[in-house]
Amino acid sequence: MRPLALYWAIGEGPSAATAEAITGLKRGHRLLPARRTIYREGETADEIFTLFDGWAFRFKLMPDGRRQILSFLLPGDTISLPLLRFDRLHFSVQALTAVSLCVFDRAGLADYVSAHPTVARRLEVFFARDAADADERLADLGRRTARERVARLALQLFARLRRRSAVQDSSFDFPLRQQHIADALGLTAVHVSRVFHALRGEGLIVVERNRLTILDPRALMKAAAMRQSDLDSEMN
Amino acid sequence: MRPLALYWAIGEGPSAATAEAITGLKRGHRLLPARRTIYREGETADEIFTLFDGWAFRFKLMPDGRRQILSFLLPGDTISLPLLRFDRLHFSVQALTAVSLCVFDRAGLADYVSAHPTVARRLEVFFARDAADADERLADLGRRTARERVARLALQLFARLRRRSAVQDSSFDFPLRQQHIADALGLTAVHVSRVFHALRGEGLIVVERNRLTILDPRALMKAAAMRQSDLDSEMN
DNA sequence: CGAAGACTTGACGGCGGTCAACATTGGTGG
DNA sequence: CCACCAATGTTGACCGCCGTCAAGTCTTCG
Repeated sequence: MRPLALYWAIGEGPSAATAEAITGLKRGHRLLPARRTIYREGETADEIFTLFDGWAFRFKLMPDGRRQILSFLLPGDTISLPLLRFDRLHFSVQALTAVSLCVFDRAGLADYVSAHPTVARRLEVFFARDAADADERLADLGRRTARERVARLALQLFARLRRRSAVQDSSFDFPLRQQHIADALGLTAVHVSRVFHALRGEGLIVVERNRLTILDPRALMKAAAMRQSDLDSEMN
Repeated sequence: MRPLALYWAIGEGPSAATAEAITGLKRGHRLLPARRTIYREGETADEIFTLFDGWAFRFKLMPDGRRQILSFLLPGDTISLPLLRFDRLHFSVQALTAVSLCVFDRAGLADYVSAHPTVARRLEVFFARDAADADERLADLGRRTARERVARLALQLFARLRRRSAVQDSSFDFPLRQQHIADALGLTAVHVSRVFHALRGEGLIVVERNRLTILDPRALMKAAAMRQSDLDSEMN
């Protein structure tokens, strides 16, 4: 179920006609190496990207250098879709691994959406879901311990990758450095290391050679204070 | 500039026709006392509310009782607009003061929006802005100190209330209890008390008798690590 | 006026941050 | 293919911001 271009944002079952039309709007692919900045906060752009392959992340930088990672982007995720409605975005995006992007013409996509109310409505739902996701994370950062946050991140990535068939035997490629995890969860890299050490010591998860393995899903979900239904609602 | 009903969400300058049509969709007003639950997470509802007068807040409750306040709602804000697109919301809403709500028929509003692409597009922008706001707060909770968070909250409320002409002489009605501030900022009420004590000692702000006064805006913005442009972009 | 809620203040503790040294990994070029 | 160097991760010592607990004061409002 490798997602083609915008399907993820447009929703589950676009009609064949819609799919074809959107593919037609695609200007092409673009390959970028790891660590490359894909979009810089405040920039204008006449292209809109989606992530075809590889990992990336959205983040905000503060003047003094502090960084907050807002979300991790996986294959099929949109990267700069809000550019459809705004001239500038309030976050930056960076490639985590080497990535392949789908490139769309901003104006062309906007025209297409304007002309197709069904698609526009899906966009609306998409943005609303984005806000709901952010609210979920707010509760994580405001009211959860470091241990819960790390456990939850692992389970959320697991769930999202599983939908992309990128999980084998409860393990998956994991290109995040501990600094990324720290910046996403409001911690320091040193403390992330300690939490992983503890989780590993209890036999819950292992990270080695850029691969994360969930050894004891049941116990991990308990550490994350998550129920199955919480996991299932990780739709994206 | 008391906002009528949905104008806030629909945007700055709806046409007279639009305004009239939306007013026509309003089923009526509803008065609720302080502390009353307006919407409970996961409920279905055939009514959609906006806040006409008073303060409220959106929040999530965790099974063990921890609470995260997602945002404070001021007159003119929408309360449960995402119900247009979802059957259930992922947060609850509670009145902070006595409130007056505008009540809309969910299906009627949905029909109207479907029939008016211009309005639909404004909704889309509205949801996207919501997500951007949440991202902003993520950076607050993840990467700012308690002092910065409190200073920012004061300034953000100041800016939002000023647009509603609810500020006189740098002071405004302030019905929040310290527990609310704590639950919004990921702190404890005790620590919020200490931060206020410090800020007052430095002559930055005073809170007394349900009124907050900004004594030294310049210094407060410095404590908040905010620039004027940051404040201005508090659009809502 | 009484009671419940809200705020303040102090003592103490712990989660997580800081600093630093060292180990390990991985990328790069010779 | 190996050697080197930079990036990343680990570990320990120590610290401080903020949480917890509790007692006491102040507000608010019936």
